[in-house]
Amino acid sequence: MISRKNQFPKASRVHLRNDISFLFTKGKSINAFPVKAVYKIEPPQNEHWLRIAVSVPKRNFKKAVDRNRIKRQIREIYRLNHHPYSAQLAALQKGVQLMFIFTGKESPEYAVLQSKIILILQRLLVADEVAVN
RNA sequence: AAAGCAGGUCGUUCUAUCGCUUCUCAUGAAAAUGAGGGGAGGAAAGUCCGGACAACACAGAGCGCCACACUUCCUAACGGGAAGGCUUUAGUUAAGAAAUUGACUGAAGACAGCAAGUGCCACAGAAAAUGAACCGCCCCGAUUCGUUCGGGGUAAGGGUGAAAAUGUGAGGUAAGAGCUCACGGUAAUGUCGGGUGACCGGUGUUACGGGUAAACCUUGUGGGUUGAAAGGCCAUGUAAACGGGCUGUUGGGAAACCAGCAGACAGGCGGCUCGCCUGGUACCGCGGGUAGGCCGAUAGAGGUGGGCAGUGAUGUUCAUCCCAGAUAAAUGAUAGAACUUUAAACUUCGGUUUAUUCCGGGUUUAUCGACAGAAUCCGGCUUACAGACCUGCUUUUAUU
RNA sequence: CGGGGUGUAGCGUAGUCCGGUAUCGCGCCUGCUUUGGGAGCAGGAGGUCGUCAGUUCGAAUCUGGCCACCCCGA
Repeated sequence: MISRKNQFPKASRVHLRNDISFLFTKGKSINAFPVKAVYKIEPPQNEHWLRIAVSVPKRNFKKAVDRNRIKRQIREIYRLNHHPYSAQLAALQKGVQLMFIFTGKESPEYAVLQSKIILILQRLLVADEVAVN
């Protein structure tokens, strides 16, 4: 099984331009400062139940080094913690596109960021089950 | 040894676990899995210059516009670099009555032309450039005669200003003045010698005309425009592009037809003019762009180490190496060591002192590790940067 | 990745081309007026002209380097 290992290949990322603009225009959002998430339900893409993207606005972080660092941290936290949630989505046979947007203005602590990402994933599942009804 | 200045090099390392990306090989129908190799910088940054590359006529003319500006050299090219020249300037010193000139050690220079034309130079001042008369000085005349007024001469002195009409000394004069002379300064020009050249040295003649060209401008040189979102290809499905077809005319032909040329005006075309190229409508055939994928796109004005040429930038030659290629965008996360910075405590360590006084070493604990992330690729420039090391010069201290 | 623009008093602006005095409105302060406030009238304060250099006698203005902000092109 792919999901038993902590892998994060390109197929489980949102990378098409149209998908991303569609997320911004039609997606629903979950807010957990300093991270905001935009998501959309989609048909499952062969065993990649959750597909994500990460964004850090240039307006708040002028230096590319800082932006890259935050994006790497978010991806790392997602890689290590997403399994229980994607397993539940697999049980429901539902696919989800998800985009994390960092809205804070200062570089975050790793532990704080981790708790917020997990919170968003938990809330996503609840909202997703509502959407099923 | 310490401090300062200039130049150069480096700019954390290792281990474990879990990941990302790319290449090669193996297995596999494929998805994928396994093994092995590679994976940010000196500035990758700012986007300030110059090229390569691509399309448009593989790019044309003139004007306009823009950039550059001592010389020679380097280079693919440059607004970059090297060597040199000149000017300005700081300090020391020598000559001279002085102006000024020379020598040594540094520093700076967007360094063609204001002696081609035009413009501008506030306030102050008489006057800011067609050569100037406020005070003062001198001469003449008048007079109310120890005064005042008028006419004229005068740029030596005063005062103003950022800047006042070539500086110093002497002669000369009613008083003065390059009016004359001597020595200087600057500029133009002739000539001799040196240098590839900028320029330098000698010598003759003439002139003395303030500053400003990062004011308009003049002279010389260079620049076609647009940028990888350039440009090319693929699959899906289709245009105003392309071909046939239109009109006029010329040639051949009896004709059908064949071949050539042209078409008002419009468009390509960008600031203008010329020039070049393309085009009637309908219809038929053939066939776009966008979103997606691939190429462009990673072996190069390449790196490393020597030899040779050159004062140097650099060139040349030999050996050797292959060293990122992502695309909502990889190069990371966690833990533990080491190294490094700073501080504190301890120390039966070494030297030193009146003194656990100071210096050095060792151990432990805490702490610091900068600036910053490739996006077509190179050469520069500019800016940011904790700290470490090397070389040269200067100063101070110690020793011999 | 490429291109363009702006920065002047607490706020919004003029002046920049063609160098010499920094302007206007709102706001602020003081006084008058009013029983008091508002409005009105009179007077006043407040400026590293984003920043660092250069050219010039003199720079908001000209030239160059940085900084910040905004906009455009798929």
